[in-house]
Amino acid sequence: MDVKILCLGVLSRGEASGYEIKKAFEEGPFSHFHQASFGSIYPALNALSAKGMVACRAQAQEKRPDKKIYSLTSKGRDCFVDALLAEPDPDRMRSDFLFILSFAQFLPPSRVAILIDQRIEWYRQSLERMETCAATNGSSAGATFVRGMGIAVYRAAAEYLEANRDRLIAEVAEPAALVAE
Amino acid sequence: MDVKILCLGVLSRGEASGYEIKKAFEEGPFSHFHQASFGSIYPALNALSAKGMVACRAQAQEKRPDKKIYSLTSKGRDCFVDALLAEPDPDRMRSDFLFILSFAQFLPPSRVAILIDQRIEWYRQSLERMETCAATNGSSAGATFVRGMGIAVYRAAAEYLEANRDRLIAEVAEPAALVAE
DNA sequence: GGTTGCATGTAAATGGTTACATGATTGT
DNA sequence: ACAATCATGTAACCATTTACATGCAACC
Repeated sequence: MDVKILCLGVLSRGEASGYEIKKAFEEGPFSHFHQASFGSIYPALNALSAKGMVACRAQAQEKRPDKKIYSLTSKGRDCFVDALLAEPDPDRMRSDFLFILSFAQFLPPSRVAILIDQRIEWYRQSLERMETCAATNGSSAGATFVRGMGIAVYRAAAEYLEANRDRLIAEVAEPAALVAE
Repeated sequence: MDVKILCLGVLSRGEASGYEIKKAFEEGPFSHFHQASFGSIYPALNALSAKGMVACRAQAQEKRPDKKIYSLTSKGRDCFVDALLAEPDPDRMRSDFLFILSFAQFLPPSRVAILIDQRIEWYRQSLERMETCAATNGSSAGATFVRGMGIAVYRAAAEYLEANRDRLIAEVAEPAALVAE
């Protein structure tokens, strides 16, 4: 599942410029499970355009480059649905946070505290934004389902960190106590 | 945080061959949040060896290539701890599963059911392995903490999918019903 | 006066995967 | 007979990120 398909997905929700597609991966609903930069989006849109998957209309703007607004063609929609029917690649996550915490015994306890507190704060902020969006926005059934799953998972993660934070810090601070008793 | 640091992390838990390091990323505790292939591990070990971060000892084997067993040097350990103290890169997840499900309305309901059921099964199997490991294994405080977080998150995900599966399938099957009422 | 946001695009560098090469052993 | 496990390593290929190039407007 490459950037071209991701772009088709964003465009299936309505026409957009390359800049706006980028924002969908940066702040929007996809930001939590896919990402794409300008360097991959602009070439992808050109390729899709060449293949007739998207139509492009230039909107003139004062003192800014013309905004190129892309929209799905019917061919593009067919191709997108085909891609959705393919077997999904397995999820892949890379988390320096979890890797580092696996070795908490090599870190000063204060550092462990900071890492966990920052992460809890990040989850809290993400949850707030997602819950606001859930209350406000009339999204598709699929998008609502996925957002709900994200909320459930982030909430579990934040609660786990809050519940176990102090215990880990104590264990890292006093490794001898556990061995002795 | 590149493959070299990941290798140092595996080696901090005890000496290992390239092949065994690969297994740690395939099946072991890191498999859920980092991955690395032979094509990246073997060159990384050679580079680490050249820099004096790891020591290599060849173990002769009958009718197999010599096993090269690597172990951390004190320089390697220092370098690893330094890397752990650096600011972690933000987590990045890529999930075709969630992307596809965001567009559930484009899929036949039976396909949505299969995707969700497969995923529930995957979580159940992962949870079983992780819980067995938690009961059996005497790990470090950090590793135990991270494993516990994984269990909490996967359990929340599986429960969400079970609780909301039928509703999503119904909504995808009867989109008109929601608009009408 | 410096940063952020808008707006597009290219080229180089990165970092990694996939496939290949080799080969014996064990299980189905 | 065929696949999988053990065991190392290289090279070609890939997708994507990063940095660069350009430039105005608004905000602090």
